Formats: sequence, structure tokens, C-alpha cells
Amino acid sequence: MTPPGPASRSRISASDIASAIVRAIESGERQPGERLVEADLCLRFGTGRQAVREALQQLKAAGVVEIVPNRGAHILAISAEQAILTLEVTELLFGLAARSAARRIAAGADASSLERAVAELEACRDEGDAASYMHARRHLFGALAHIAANPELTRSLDQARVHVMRGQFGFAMMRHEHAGELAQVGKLVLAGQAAEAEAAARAYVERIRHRLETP
Amino acid sequence: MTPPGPASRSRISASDIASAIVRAIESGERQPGERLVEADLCLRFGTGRQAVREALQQLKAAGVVEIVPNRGAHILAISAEQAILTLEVTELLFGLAARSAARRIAAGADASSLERAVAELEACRDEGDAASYMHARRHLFGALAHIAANPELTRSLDQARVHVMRGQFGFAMMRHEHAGELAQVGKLVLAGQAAEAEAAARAYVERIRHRLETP
DNA sequence: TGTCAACAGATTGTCGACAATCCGAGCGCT
DNA sequence: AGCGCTCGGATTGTCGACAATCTGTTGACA
Repeated sequence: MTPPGPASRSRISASDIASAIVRAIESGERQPGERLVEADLCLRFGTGRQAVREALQQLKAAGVVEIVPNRGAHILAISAEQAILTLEVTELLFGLAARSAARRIAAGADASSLERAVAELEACRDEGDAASYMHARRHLFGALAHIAANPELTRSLDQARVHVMRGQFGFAMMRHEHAGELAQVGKLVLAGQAAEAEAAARAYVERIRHRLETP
Repeated sequence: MTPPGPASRSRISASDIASAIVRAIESGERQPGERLVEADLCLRFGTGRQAVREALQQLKAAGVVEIVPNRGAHILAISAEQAILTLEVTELLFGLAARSAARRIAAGADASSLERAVAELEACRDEGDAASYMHARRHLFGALAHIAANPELTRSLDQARVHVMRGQFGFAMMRHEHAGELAQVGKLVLAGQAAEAEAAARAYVERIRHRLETP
């Protein structure tokens, strides 16, 4: 959960609480079905109910929790079927992010964030560690979205529940060979090969999806 | 704006306010850059500030407004460049919606909502009217998302700012020939022709995008 | 005349309290 | 024992008020 929250100064905002909860779900610290009681979260984050309620609304919009009137919020479980449907969308978005980023890098955009993410992934591939792989993957997504410079795409990728799925489907997503695949996507983007990068990105997501479809 | 809000009973909720504001932007009643003052909205909708603030947060997540601390919310303008980027995402999502819906209809899903939307579009094509075309288009999107039965896709399409763009780029999106094109997409979906429906859907969005790219 | 500081107004951010609602326990009745 | 009802605890939904912050204006001074 890590109450500290944001980077440094300023108050703890609703977005900080929301992403902290998402990370807690990712890490398995909080389980699907679990209730999220406002008062608890207020104590945990040391903030008022207003901020907590806003965070819960954001999570509801993102499809992470369900809020039933007068009953509060609880973490939604994702069925394998829903995970597959989510990955259908992710495949498109991730592919577009790779393609756009590759084009912009070919046009001279700043690639340093992506280079760092790729290096991080390659380090993970060798001495794999679940948490650091998650971290690196998030960095890669962030770098691609940043370089693609498409606000709508960034928003859609952010709100996609890909990250949340790891709590339940980590077994399928955590194989170490994926770190290498992702790094390969990053390298193609860095090389400015738009079509190849998009294909590799989609193939990466599709492979995870197939693994869910045929257990 | 239409304060009445939702279908019938129950309180006016944040989502109702948010969609009312979106419709007001669509219709040109509210302009980009305009400030959205909480107290004003409270009076207009007859609700407390809490609901209004939640609505503004939703609009912020959807990229419709920007909220600067202690300054409040104002409606974001969409540049032509941003509109094109948004349509790049929309093209993928709309195509996936058409493909998935077609597959599910071929598998026996209920198609009545889509049939109604297509009929509505064809009526618009003959006696075109801006507002009713917007209405019909929204119905078609909703029907496709409903039939596709992909929660992630539904959410992404909902939050896409396609609808908002009309306030600024109506000139490019409102041509009447589009009603016919959209109806054609609906018919292909109804026929269960997944690949053709996806191609038609993507072509529809791409055509609008090209019109923005080359004015 | 130009610049800076202080002030007034307006608006948002946050807190506390109360009302509304729901779930589960306990009790009486059949 | 089984069933329905009432009550208590807990939690959420909503309102009002106050503090914090920003903008635009006024006025003094170089």
C-alpha cells in the first residue's frame, strides 16, 4: 500500500491513493472481493474522506472496483474471459503505441526514457524478479505512451486494467521470456521500425491472450 | 444542459451531470475555454457541490476539462492535431467493436438494439438533421458496444472524446453521407460479416481523419 | 507614467457532523 | 426447531461552514 504516495511534496491527492490501491492489488496485497472501507483508507493514507471517495470514483471509472450504493466499494474479480476481452483491446492500443512511438523516434523524438526502460527490462531478463519485472514493464508502457505523444492513447492505456490482472493471472504474464519479448519491442521502436514494432507488440499481447485461452 | 437529467426517478448523480455537460459541449452550448464554476452547476442542476465535483473529476479523467488547483475547471479545446490523434485510437476501437459485435450476432446474440439504431440512421440520411444524426450515431456506438459485450471496450469507447469533438469539428463530421456509411457498418454487423464490418468501421473513421488532415 | 504592494472579491479545497441506508444479531411467536 | 420482526452497529451519502488560494483592482511611490 505504501501510504507515502507521491514523489515528494504537496498533499496526498486522490490519484495518489488510487494508484497506491492499484499497486496493492497488483502485488496481491489486496484480493478481489475485498471491501474497501472509506474510514480504513482514511487512516491508512492520513487524508480526509473526500480524497478517498474521489479515488474510489476513479477506480470505479477504471473498472477496478464496483461501488454499490450505501454498501461501499469492493475489488472486482476479473474472470479469465474478461481478461481475454481486455487483452483484445490492449493488443490494439499497445500496437498503436509502438507504431506511433517508432515513427516519432524516426522523426527525431527524444528516446532516452525508452532506452532506460529497455535496459531495465534486459536486466530483469537475466536476474528475473517479479516485482522488478512489473516495474520495468510499467516503465516501458509509460515510455511508449510518452513518446507516442497521443493523449487519448495515453489515457486509454492508463485506464486499461492490464496491470490489475497480474494479481490473478500472474502465472500467465510473469514468464521471464516475456521480458525479452518486451525488450525486443522496445528495440524495434528505438530503431524506428514502425510496422515491425507494432507487429511485435501485438504478438506479445496475443501470446499472453492465447495462454489464457488454452490453459 | 437540460437539468432534468436521468431517465426518471432517483437522485441526480454525478454521471448525469457529466453527460449533460458533455452534451452541452457537443451542441455548442458551451464553448472550449469556458470555465465551469461549481456554484453555477449546483444551481443549474439543483444538487450539492459534492456531486458536481465528482462530475468534474469524471470529465477530467475523460480529458474533457482541465482542472487546475484552486482555479477550477475549464473546457479544453481540441486542436486539429489532437483530434487526429484521438481518431487514430477511435479507429481501432470502433473497428474492434464492429468485428466483435458481428461475431456475436453470428453466434446468435440479440440484435434488436442495433436494428433500431440502423433504422434511425437511415431515417437521418433522408431527412438530415444535425441533432438527430448525433443521437443516432450515439445509439449505434452504444448498440455495438453492448452487443460486443466487452466491458473494457465499452469503457474505452465511452471515454473517448469523439462525441466532444463535434463542437469544434462538426463541419467535418456532420456530412450526411456519413449517416449512410454508418448505416452500412451496422448492416454488415447485422449480417455477421466480421471482417467486412471492421474494415467499413475503420474506413469510416479514417475518412473523417483524412478530412481533418487535409482541410 | 510605470511598477509594486496590499486589498477585496470570488472560487476552490477540506473538515466535521448529521441523516439515510444496510447488514447481522437477538428475540418472540408458531 | 423454524420463521419473521425489531433493534443496534457500522458504513455510506449529503450538507453546511470555514480556511486556503488565486485574480483583478486600487492606490501609493519612485
